[in-house]
Amino acid sequence: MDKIWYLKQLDIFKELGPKDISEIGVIVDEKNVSKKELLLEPEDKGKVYLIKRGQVKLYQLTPEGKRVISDNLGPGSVFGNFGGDGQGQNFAEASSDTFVCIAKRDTFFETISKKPKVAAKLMTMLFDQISLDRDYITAMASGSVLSKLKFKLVELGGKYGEQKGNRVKIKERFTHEEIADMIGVSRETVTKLLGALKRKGIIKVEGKNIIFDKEKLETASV
DNA sequence: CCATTAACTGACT
DNA sequence: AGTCAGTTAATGG
Repeated sequence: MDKIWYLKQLDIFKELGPKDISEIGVIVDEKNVSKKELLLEPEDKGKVYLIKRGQVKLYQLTPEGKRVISDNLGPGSVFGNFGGDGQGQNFAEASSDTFVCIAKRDTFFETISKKPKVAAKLMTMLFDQISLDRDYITAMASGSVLSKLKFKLVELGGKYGEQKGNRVKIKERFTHEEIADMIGVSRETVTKLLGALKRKGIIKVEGKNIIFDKEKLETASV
């Protein structure tokens, strides 16, 4: 990733003993943030955030000032703004009440670099993330709004879903507005398209969960 | 055309 | 009171 650097589901820490963890845990700060509170701004450099509890949205601002959500991280995730010089507009906001630990980036890296295995693991994770991002860019750049939405639903299904064969159920709750911000379209368009997909029987909404057949969705039109 | 903006509405919390 | 989903009229590229 360009300016922002983060990891998901830190099984990376599984390779570390308690001693190392406490070393990394040279935590400079711990913080409770309530929903909607801003955790990280572009100017906020040199820190590593570790999510203990809650959810954090990462987002950027387009030149027009529109917000684009790039990720939604849960407990165990690490993120931070490791910028070069001034460019890039990366923010992090609590999606729910959240508890984070904050450590110094340098300390974190120093500890990591003494552990080749962990460093290798870290690289693997970063490369995986990069290739995911490439798929993502392709889908976002080339597709219609419908294909972006389908792509995002499948992605959300993979990340927050429960799968039985082709049947996918997104467990987490997302508002139309959030989905819209993830794929860079208006909320009304998401409402309309989801409505159309629902009417066609391609997706189903059960309470707060979206359910769909992966095959059917991927080949669906409206 | 297709999507966006803006505005309004009813439902829900 | 604030959030969310669903609609519509007007606008724009």
